[in-house]
Amino acid sequence: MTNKLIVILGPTASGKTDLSIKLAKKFDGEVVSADSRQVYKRMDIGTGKITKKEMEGMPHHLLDVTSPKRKFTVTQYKKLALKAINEIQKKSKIPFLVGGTGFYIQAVIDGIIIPSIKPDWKLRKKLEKKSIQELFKMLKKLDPRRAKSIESKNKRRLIRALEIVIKTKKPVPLLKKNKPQFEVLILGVKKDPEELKERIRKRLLKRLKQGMIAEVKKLRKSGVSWKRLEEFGLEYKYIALYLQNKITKKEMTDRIQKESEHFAKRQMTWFKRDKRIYWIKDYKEAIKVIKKAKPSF
RNA sequence: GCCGCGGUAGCUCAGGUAGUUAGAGCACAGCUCUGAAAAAGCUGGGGUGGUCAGUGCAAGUCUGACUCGCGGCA
Repeated sequence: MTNKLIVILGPTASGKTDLSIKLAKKFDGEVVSADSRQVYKRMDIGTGKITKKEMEGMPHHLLDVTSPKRKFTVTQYKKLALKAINEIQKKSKIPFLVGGTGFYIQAVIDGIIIPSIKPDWKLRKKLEKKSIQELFKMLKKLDPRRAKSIESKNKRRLIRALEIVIKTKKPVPLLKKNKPQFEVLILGVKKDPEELKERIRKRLLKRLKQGMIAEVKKLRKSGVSWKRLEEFGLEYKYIALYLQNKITKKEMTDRIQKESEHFAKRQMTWFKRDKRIYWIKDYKEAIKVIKKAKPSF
């Protein structure tokens, strides 16, 4: 039993999936997806989920674990991912944590401890009615420490903080992390911005050809609400708006392109802070880095 | 050729009766991240106001000429 773990992260359309297959094969590994949208069943084309064929026999975990009608959260992800990683390691194989959802990756590799108060949608709805200023005032009174660090204009975060304070009758605990439980190597796939945009463009065309719009139609038919589809963002959001005749087809593709570019930038902003990441361009560089940084792998 | 409308930030446009450092949305740049994270938010840089002249203490705002674009009539 080892505690080795290789993480492959990077912005959308950077080529993580391809790389992960090659590396998993080479190092006798299994893939654990770290993608907040690929956890949903029947969301395949729009999320760029790897196909059975593309897996080339390499086992994949944390794909299709829940219904798009249900809400899935980091905490659930963390639990399932840790379990999968553990099982892979038990077989003396190397788990490859692959994806672009920084928050999920952080939860797993740094073991951040998230307050164990589950979302109370009734309470949230009630708080939703209040103004941002009112909510901030409330938090300031109930938990001055959290009020100091929180973004005072972010309603969603304010409500979550209040949810914890109200239910536990205690301040939001300081962010804690578990002791590192993995010997981790983090690879970041980097592409220059122009190339990334081009990759997003090509990918979008390909997905449309593959029937991405029909996929969204099907989801709607199976009972996923428009609101929910819009919540998923990017392709799902703008295709849903198009199908409701709220935007034209051209607006739809333009928005998906732009929003994907923005998303990629946001992802990079998140990743940039983590100095443990080895930034690489391709498979060759990845191999070099692994040999040098973690010869034992 | 005549009539009308318009020319303000990279784009689309706001800017009663002329009066402090000209605004918004989008775009662009940077950032945040404690059970929604493809989510939810924050900060910032940008404009010789089509050109020239005139009237005012003061002109994006009024007047004239010119110029470019759009629509209509001939």
